[in-house]
Amino acid sequence: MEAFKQYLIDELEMSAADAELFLSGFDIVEYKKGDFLLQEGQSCSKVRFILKGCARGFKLVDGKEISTNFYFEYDHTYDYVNYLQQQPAEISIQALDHIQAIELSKEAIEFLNSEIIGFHRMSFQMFKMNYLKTEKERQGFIIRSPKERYLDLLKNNKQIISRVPQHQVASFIGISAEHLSRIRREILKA
Amino acid sequence: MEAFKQYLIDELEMSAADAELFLSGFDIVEYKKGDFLLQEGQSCSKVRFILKGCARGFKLVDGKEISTNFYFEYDHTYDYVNYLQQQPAEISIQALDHIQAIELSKEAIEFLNSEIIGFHRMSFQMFKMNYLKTEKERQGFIIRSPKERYLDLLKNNKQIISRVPQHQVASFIGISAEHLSRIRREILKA
DNA sequence: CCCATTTCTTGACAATTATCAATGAAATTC
DNA sequence: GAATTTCATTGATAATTGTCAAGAAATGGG
Repeated sequence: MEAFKQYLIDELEMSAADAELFLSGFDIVEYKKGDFLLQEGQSCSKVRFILKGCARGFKLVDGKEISTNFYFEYDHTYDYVNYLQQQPAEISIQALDHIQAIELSKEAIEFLNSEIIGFHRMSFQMFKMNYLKTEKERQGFIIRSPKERYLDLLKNNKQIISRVPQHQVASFIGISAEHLSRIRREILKA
Repeated sequence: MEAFKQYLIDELEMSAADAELFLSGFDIVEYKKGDFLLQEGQSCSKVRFILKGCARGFKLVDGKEISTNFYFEYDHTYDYVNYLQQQPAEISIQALDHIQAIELSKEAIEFLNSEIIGFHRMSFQMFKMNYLKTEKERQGFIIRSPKERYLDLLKNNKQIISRVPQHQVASFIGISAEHLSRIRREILKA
């Protein structure tokens, strides 16, 4: 919790007082490995900040689970796309680990928005960081080969590789599990 | 100009007065087809709203130009990624048409931010729309086949297909020009 | 500690997609 | 409107990547 507060102050540029206010009064919820934080088709009315653990967002396509997102400490785990549009979620989010998280309802968010001067700024900041990440990844699909995308994760997103099962990483970068395995062999040999 | 004002009011939820204020006092700049609005490596200090015409963002990869973005009326043409981070642009932006645009310096933006109550809200709104589009496209690379990505453009982004040379569309969806040509043939036959 | 399950790797083969080269069509420029 | 240049299509071939099936390795639960 203390570490999360520091994150709010350092990365999201909140004041110490605001961060304090933000954290007071929220319950910590827990999820066991395998639990769903959100199911495809549900409407997504809660925002959760992960304090400990990680999760994956995925979608069922032709009977296969395809990972579209991963969430780690301090990330917020919801289907942004549909939360923002208030439509049923297009992805499911499932705990990969035991997860500790802070849970905020939409109402709580609105409340914070009006009570905490810096809150809107924080949302924007968070949003900006997400946007940059997403745009870079999108461009990665256009510009880079699968192998290069994997090497990029290795360099800039080590967490994903060390904490997520490999076949899920594979779908995240848009290739089959077998192909990723071969890419890894190639890298090791070189 | 009038149409752009209406866009600000309807889509970006500005008040009529704010939209008026926003539009007053900005020069319209023009670019000829082929002109660069931004060059890879430059720092990106201006935001431009296109009033008329369209542009493409691209990157040189192994001597080939790969299109990463397209911009049409009311879009803002800059390299978000690097504008937000204040780093040299990673893409070039070139006029595909004759372009009329409104040009805002970073200072002008800051000024508007402080003077116009609704401006920050507008930025956020614009940002949100961009984010949603980007995230959907990113997921498209994970979930959809090239053919499906093309059909998706056809359905939801007709402008790109009707106003942009086909080989540039091809790189945008991550495939070669020849392959796109074959996909089109397939679709026509079916 | 063992069993069951999940995850990772490998091989053989098939499907997809890229590349190269050539041609014709369309658009631009002078 | 002739000449250039850009753009789109096509075929042949090669490279990349996916699929299916099997087995090995790792992991987790009782």
